[in-house]
Amino acid sequence: MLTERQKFILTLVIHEYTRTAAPVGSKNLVEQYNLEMSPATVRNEMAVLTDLGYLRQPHTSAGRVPTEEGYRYFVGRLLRETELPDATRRMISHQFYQTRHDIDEWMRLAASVLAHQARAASLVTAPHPERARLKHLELISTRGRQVLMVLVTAGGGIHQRLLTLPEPVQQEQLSETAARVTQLLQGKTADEVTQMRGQLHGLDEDVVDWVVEDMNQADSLTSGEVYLDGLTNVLAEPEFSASSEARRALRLLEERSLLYDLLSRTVLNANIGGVQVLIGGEGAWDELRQCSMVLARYGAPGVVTGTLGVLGPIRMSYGRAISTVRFIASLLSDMVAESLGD
Amino acid sequence: MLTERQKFILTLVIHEYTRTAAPVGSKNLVEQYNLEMSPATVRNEMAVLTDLGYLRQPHTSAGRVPTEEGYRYFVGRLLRETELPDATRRMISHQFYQTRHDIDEWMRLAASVLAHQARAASLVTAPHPERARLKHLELISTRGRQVLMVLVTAGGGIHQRLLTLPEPVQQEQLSETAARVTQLLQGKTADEVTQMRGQLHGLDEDVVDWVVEDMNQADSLTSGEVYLDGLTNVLAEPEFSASSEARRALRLLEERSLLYDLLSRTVLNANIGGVQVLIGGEGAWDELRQCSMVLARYGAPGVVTGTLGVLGPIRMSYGRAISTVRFIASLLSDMVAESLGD
DNA sequence: TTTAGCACTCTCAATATCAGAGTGCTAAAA
DNA sequence: TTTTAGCACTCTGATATTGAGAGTGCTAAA
Repeated sequence: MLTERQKFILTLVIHEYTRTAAPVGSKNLVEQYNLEMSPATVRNEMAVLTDLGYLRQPHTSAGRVPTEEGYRYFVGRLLRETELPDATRRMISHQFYQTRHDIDEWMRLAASVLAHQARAASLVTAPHPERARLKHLELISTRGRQVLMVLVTAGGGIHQRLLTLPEPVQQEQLSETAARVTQLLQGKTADEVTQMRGQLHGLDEDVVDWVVEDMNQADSLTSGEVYLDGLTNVLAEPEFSASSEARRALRLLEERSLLYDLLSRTVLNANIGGVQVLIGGEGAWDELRQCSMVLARYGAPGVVTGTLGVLGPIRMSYGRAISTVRFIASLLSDMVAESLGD
Repeated sequence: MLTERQKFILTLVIHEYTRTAAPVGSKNLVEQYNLEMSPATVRNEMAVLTDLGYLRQPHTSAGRVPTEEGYRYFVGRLLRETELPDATRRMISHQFYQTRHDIDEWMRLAASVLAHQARAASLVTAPHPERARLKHLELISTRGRQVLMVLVTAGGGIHQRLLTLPEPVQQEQLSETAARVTQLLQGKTADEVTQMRGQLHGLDEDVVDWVVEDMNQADSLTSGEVYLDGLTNVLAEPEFSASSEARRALRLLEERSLLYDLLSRTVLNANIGGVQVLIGGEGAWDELRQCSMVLARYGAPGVVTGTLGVLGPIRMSYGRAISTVRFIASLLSDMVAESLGD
């Protein structure tokens, strides 16, 4: 158990290190923050914190740097959660409500705001149904045997696909089929639809097959866009000027399969509203050894959910990141809820 | 006018420099390529090329580095266009034809293949109608007064938007309205639609207004996604290890407004099938001073077109980049043509 | 016209030096 | 018992020095 003063000093060291990215020494700390104690006292406390594994010295006779353990303690126990300033929140909300009601646009905006506010790279995944349920189906003749199938799922997801029919079909007949199938399958999941095949035949049957295929695809986690922004923010950080570390981290964001793996293993079991903090890859992701992520889910629990978060250097400002992520997540949840109808 | 030998040496210098990223000296060149002449001869020729502005010396008594002018000469006159190996082309085609017929998926795949083949960052913009023409309109009730409007334009573009009506309307009535409006406006551009307002009233009128708004948005160049890939490829290049240069270049790709400006000023007046090469920003784009881009348009001329290309260091392999860009552009053109019906 | 020879230049890596910042310990002060 | 002043010691990072290596341009011979 740390004394109050030790907690205080740990906080200060972390704060100072986030600011300067350089090991922080006792004398410096006392001067910077006008502490009421001598550097020697600070040194003693620092020695204790070092023994406990919360700080470490890059070399004998250098200042102290927070360890990952130190950050975890800080984030878990010392960081008092703050909210974004009222003005900022209003400004951000305003931007969202000004946007056309277009999911795509929301995602982009969310990524952009996250990146700016947290001054880090940001990622946002589109809201994703727990199990896609059909809301509406449309078949649109393009030319000859080509047909564009547009599938709307509950929650507002849209999936399109170009089909080639065995023989040309009039638009009118296509519309009828679409209407019939919509009627029949509305509100059903892919699995439920699969069970009620056999009662169908001809064009309808083929269409239903395609619908199932599309909905299964929609169900798979790896579908859908990931919106990134602010990648250059993380490149600007001094610890990434060596660039090879930066590459590894950015590759994680670029390589969708890696990213999905990460998201599915961490954030999927989190609650809506809860913010998860991943410090230094938590030993599991080598690419993130130099990075931290702050992640949250948003959406309507059990219906559609998405993930969003930021990625920055370990010495990122967790306070700012967490409050931003939390706010944007709740904002997006509201937007989604509203678009579902309320 | 250069002698054949000078052209040959320029080519070799460029080749060697792309390979090693270090200034290339006469002796080294002779050894590497088993030239039938002495280093002194090569030195003399290099001196001529330097006088002509095609090579330069970073410092007295260092090897030679190609200037931008040198690259331009090379790309314009010396580079004999090659095609990707047959096997590679078949493999890539195969990947495309295996994909669901989903524009989104194609774009992603194109970006990915470009990045891999050219070993550079890639960008692909979705095909964009010269002037969007309405193909189909759908109105889908979500709940209460919320209505999802789905608008399909000729060329397969899909735009969605969430509307709030003044009062609840039944799905049935919405479908009727949608069908009516589709009937009326099919094949029309936003401008043409605007001219025929006044003949309408009630819900129809509102819907038409929204359609016009959406189609105008679709017309504006800045709409639509830009697909990026392989950003980490360019970070891996030694000239960007200093990272601040890399940041500037990547910012161009991230900041959509900058990117659109670039694309609109360069590639929009290019022909389909033509590949444009931008070397060192051509003096106009400061962010690209250290970079080159190889760009092309694809699509059906006069109907829908998109842009794609790669971004790499100035010393990228232009041969590989150009042949890849050309191939993918023609492939995407085929895909688009096919999806338009043929 | 080409090439061998040579003096000269410039970079880059390795090495040495040194001020500055920080530490831990001890002993005195509170 | 806790805090602090003092001090010897350590390590880094900036700066300067040096020397090998690579490359050049020029001249004169082939």
